[in-house]
This record gives sequence, structure tokens and C-alpha cells, in this order.
Amino acid sequence: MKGELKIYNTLTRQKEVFTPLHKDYVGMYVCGPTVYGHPHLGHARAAVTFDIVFRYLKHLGFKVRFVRNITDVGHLEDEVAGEGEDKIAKKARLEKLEPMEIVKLYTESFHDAYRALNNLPPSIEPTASGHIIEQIEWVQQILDNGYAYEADGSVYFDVLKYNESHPYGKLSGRILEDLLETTRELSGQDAKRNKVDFAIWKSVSEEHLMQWNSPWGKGVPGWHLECSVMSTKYLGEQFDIHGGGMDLLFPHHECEIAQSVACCGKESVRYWMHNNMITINGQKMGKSLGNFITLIDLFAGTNDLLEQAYSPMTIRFFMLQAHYRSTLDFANDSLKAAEKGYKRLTNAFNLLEKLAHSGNETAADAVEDAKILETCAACYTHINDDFNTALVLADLFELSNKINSFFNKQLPLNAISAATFAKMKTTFQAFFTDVLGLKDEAQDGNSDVTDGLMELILEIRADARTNKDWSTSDKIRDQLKALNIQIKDGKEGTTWTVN
RNA sequence: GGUCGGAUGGCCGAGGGGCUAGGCAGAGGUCUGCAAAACCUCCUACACCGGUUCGAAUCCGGUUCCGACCUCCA
Repeated sequence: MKGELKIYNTLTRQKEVFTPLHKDYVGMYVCGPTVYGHPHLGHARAAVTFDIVFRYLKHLGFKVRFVRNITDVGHLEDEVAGEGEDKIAKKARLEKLEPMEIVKLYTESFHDAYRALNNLPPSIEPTASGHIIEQIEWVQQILDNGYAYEADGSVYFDVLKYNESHPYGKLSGRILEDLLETTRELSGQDAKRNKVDFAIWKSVSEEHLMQWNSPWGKGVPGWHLECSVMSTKYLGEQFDIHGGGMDLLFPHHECEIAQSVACCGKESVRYWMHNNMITINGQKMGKSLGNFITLIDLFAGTNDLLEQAYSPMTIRFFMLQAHYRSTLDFANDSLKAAEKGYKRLTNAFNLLEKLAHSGNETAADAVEDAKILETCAACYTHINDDFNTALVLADLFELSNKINSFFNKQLPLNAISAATFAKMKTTFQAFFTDVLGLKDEAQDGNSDVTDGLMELILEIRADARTNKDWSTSDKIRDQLKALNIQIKDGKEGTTWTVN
């Protein structure tokens, strides 16, 4: 029933049937953020994309270890000779804070945003600074294996040497000769033998706030190294899925492959997955372009580009409406449309809970019954097709129509069999809640007291309506509306929702 | 310049040789004390020019435009 999952593998440029290395277990690593600023919409996209992967694999019954790192060191701002400055250290100097203070502040900001978006926390969240020793060991091993050289206290990966026996560029589709011709010439070139070489250990000057002792002198690990080191440490020399943003494809992931091969003698990743970018006015939203909107601003509506605040679930829904490998353009109108769509779906989700099937074993309407079963199956077909959440949402909307019709008695519940009803209920709920990670955020602040009060108020209003006391009933409705509570009179009594 | 990707109805977005998602907006209708919600119906599009094919938005070639990566980036 659940079928087989196909994943688009960047390495082979095609969808492949997913089979884990070890039966029933899945190892998955995703490149996390560098914590030197608040998370923005782009970070949310990556987080939601791989949260879906994590959730669905779990839904399929796999035992998943999901590792997502926090980069808190070693991320050189630029490679101008001798002046490479660590991002964290730079920000610390600017704000006159300790590096660890910066790391703490933004790590928590990321956690807050991830939680608000209803992303499940990863199984392990390792930091680069916590794995300096392991990284030094890797540098040494790569040196010992002859794929790196030391120069001026730094250690560089020898790409040309590596390429003699292994194709460098296979993941991003690059040819080394082209790279040698086109790679930008950096001013005051450093000790690298070739411009395509990259640092796996970088010496830094005395003044640097963050540095560690190593066999090659004081310095910091090269950025690409941490992911290779931490992924294999927690998932083994070979593991199933490695994810990240498309912008990390080259050079970051390419370097990771080279490092793994150079150190361990084999590639560690089986399925490479990359999510596409969020764009704004057709251009990539990014830190360096400065055209990003932080999630804090989005949730609060505090940014000139925003016409209103957008809730975490609205943003999640917005992203799920597009396929993760397509670019997704930010626009107020799109967010507003997503907000309405999300509310409609959530409403159906809540109504489904209230439906009670009479128990008839045969469907009164065989066509309707078959249609619903078909849609339930389609949810799996679609998520299995490289996580096509857009189509899954379309399926859920289809089911929503039925749920609403049942609830409003526009379609009798006995039209479908008890078994079909049960299937519809479990499928809808499983996809809405467990797989897509959606929830009714309007319920977040509600308590039993609120529910009790609303019950009482609606009872009073029902009495007024029975007595045709329209002024009282309308007064209740209007006043509640002012409190953002929407009253909906139906055949089976009145329901309410918080807007 | 090199490599790769994209152009879909009023808007957002799936899909990807014949069955022509979905959401939002709009029009009409049903229901309703009124309203809201809901349901039903309608609005049927794939940048341009050639080609392949019984048939192309979908495949191939070309053109135009846009973007990504090649430097840190989710």
C-alpha cells in the first residue's frame, strides 16, 4: 500500500528507488546553518524540506538517525591571503561579544524558528567546535594518504593529485580543466599550489579569537571538513542520505566527497539531495545579497517587504505547495493565498475528528467510495515520487471536499463503507500531522476553559436563535468576530474557529 | 566566459507525448433568519520559431528572456 519511495539523486541526476544500506535503518545527514545571524526564509526551506524526508522515512517505519550540524567555527569569510577571517569571530568583534555568545544567541534563534515551523529536532546536532580533534585526525590521515600538503602552517587538499585517480567534480558536473581556466584569480594568492585546492586546516594569526593547536600550528579547520568528519562519525563511513541547499553543491559537497575518498578510501554518501532556493523578485534570497527576510520578521510582520505577518504554519504550507527542487518565489500575494489554503485544510482536519460513521460495511455509493480510496492511495504515490508534497496537498484538498460534504450532510456518510471511512481518516490525519508536519496553530493557545466558555456562549446563542431573538444572536456573533472568532452555523449546530 | 536549470491560465504553483493537479482571486447557483462557512458549476494555460509523431505544453533543434553555481551562502 505504501509503495516504494523514489528519491532524486543529484549524483546520478535521476530518481532512484530508495533502499537503505542497512535494512530498517536510515542514516541521514543535512548541512545545517552557520550561526552568525538570524534564520531567514531560505533556512526555513531547507529545514522543512528535510523535515519532510525525516518524517516520511519514519512514517514508513524506518529507524532514522538524522544528523544536522551547527557550524560555529572555521568558516572563513574570504581567502585573501593571511586575512581570512572567521565569520563567527568577525561578528563577535563587531558586536563586542564573545564568539560563544554569538553562537549561543543564534543557535537558539534557529532552534526557536525550527520549532515554530514544527520541524522535528534532529537526532544529533553536532557542532564543528566540538569536533576539532576528529578534524585534526582527518587532516593527518589525508596528509598520510598523500592527498594534501602543508604550506605555511595550513594544510591544503591537493585536488590535482586527487583527480588523477578520482573524478573531482562528479557531483556538480564540473570538469577540472574548466575549473582551472575559469576559477576566479584571487588577489595576493596564498600558499596553495593550485587555485582549485582548498584548505582543510587554515593557520590564523595570533589576534584571532578562535584557534586551536594542531601539528601544523595554531589554526582552524577548513569549512568543508566538518561535515565529512561529523557525518561519518555518527553515521558510519557509508550512509544513506546527505542533504543540503543547492548552493552547497559546489564546492562544499564536492569537497566532502573528495575528503571522504582521500581519507577513508570510499565515498560515504549514497543519495545526495538538494533543495532549491527561495527567490525574491526572481533573485535568490541570500545573506550576501542582503535581500533576505528573517523568520522573526515574517512571523511578526516587521519588515518593509511584508504587508502583514505570516504564521509559521502559513510559511510551512507555502513551501509544501511547491516541489523542493524548484525555486520558490516570495510574494505577499502567494503567502496570503497559502494562509487561506492552510486554514481551509486545517478546518477539514478538525471536522474529520467530529465525524462518526454509522458502521455500514457496504458503501451506499460505490463510485464515491472508490474515489476516496483512490485519493488515499494517491497520497502515497505522490509522496513516494521524490516527495511531491504539492500533489499530496492537492490530494488532501480533494479529501477535504468530501469531509466538508459529509459534515454538512451534503453527502451522507453511509455513501462510503466503514472501512473506507477509517482509511480516509487515518490517511488524512497521518499525512496532515505526521508526514507534512502541519498542525492547527489556532488551537495552540486554547484551553479547556476556552472550550467550555465557547460551548456556553454558543448554547446561549442557540437559545436566542430558537426564539428568533436575532439581535442577541447577531450581537454574540459580531462581538466574537471582533475577538477573531468566526462562528459558522451548520445543520448539526454551530462550530467556531479562531482566525 | 564555462556548467546547469527555468519560462505554465488574473496570481502562486504541480505535471510532463493523448486521461488536460491543487490553492488563491473572479462569476453563477444551492444551503441559511441574515451572515460566514461549505458544496456544485464556470473561467482550460503551457515564451517564440521550426521539426518528429496519427497526436506535443510535454520529445528534438534553434531563438529570446530569466535565474543558479563557478567566492561565503539553506
